[in-house]
Amino acid sequence: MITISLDSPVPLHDQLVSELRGLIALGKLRVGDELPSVRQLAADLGINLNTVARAYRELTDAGLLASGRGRGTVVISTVEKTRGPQSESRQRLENSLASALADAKIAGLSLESIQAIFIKQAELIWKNR
Amino acid sequence: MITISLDSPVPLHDQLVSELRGLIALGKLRVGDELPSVRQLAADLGINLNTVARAYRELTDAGLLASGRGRGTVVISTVEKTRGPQSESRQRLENSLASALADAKIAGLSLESIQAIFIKQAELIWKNR
DNA sequence: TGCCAAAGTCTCAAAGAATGATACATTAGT
DNA sequence: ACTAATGTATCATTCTTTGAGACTTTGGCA
Repeated sequence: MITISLDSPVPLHDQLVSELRGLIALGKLRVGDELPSVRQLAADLGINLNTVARAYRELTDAGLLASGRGRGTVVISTVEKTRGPQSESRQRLENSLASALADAKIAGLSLESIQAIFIKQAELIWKNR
Repeated sequence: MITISLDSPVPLHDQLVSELRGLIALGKLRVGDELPSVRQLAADLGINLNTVARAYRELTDAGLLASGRGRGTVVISTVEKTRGPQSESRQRLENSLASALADAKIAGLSLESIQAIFIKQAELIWKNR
């Protein structure tokens, strides 16, 4: 269900955070769902337990998960605790979209194919439930 | 013209590469344009010359720039030397879009506002020339 | 022609981040 | 009560990034 790449330049815990946010956004993880234990997921992925723990903690700080010793980790929200004015979220989205689009254009993709990919991904995320 | 953030988690040279790709995609940097020297740009941004040199080298490897001792650095292409089958570019775009959209949804943005931002950014990049 | 200033490149050191190994603390169940 | 399973904390190690400085090449100009 979760895949990470050991030779990516992006840190493992960041990859994990992205994957988990993706699963939440897609509705594959719902409020109340239990996540695998840090040891279990670390073993599955072949990485260290601390790396998983760090990802869980970051999402806990964001208000999406709740963790407790002996109790495990659970999804408690699908909407992030706001970390500033909403314009910041907009700004970050503009930046990541601008960066992704610049990469795509330089890679030689046409505007049409890029729009198609955008629509596909947006539907995947907003369709469910 | 170029701005970077010292307290961002993303490395300075990566920020620089993104900024420069953005300028190329936007048409603000055209084939034949000279870039500032590594010392000049480093001084402007208040960072080390090696960091700028690394960004230039990465874009040189990608086929967008050409550098030479004593000669400076020039834009030689606006389309990247392909680093694999085109499906890889598609795949990377899908991933970054999926990640950006997941973040946006979790941040509480509506689908409509996200579409608006996408269209705005896409027009900025594809409008010119 | 020779020199020099300016350009990119290279080498090495320092600082910081990511990852791992291991021990600790808490909970729930038996 | 005990135990197994959970998240947490601490410390060491490795890797990446960033910086400081020397080296090399180029082009212009006296």
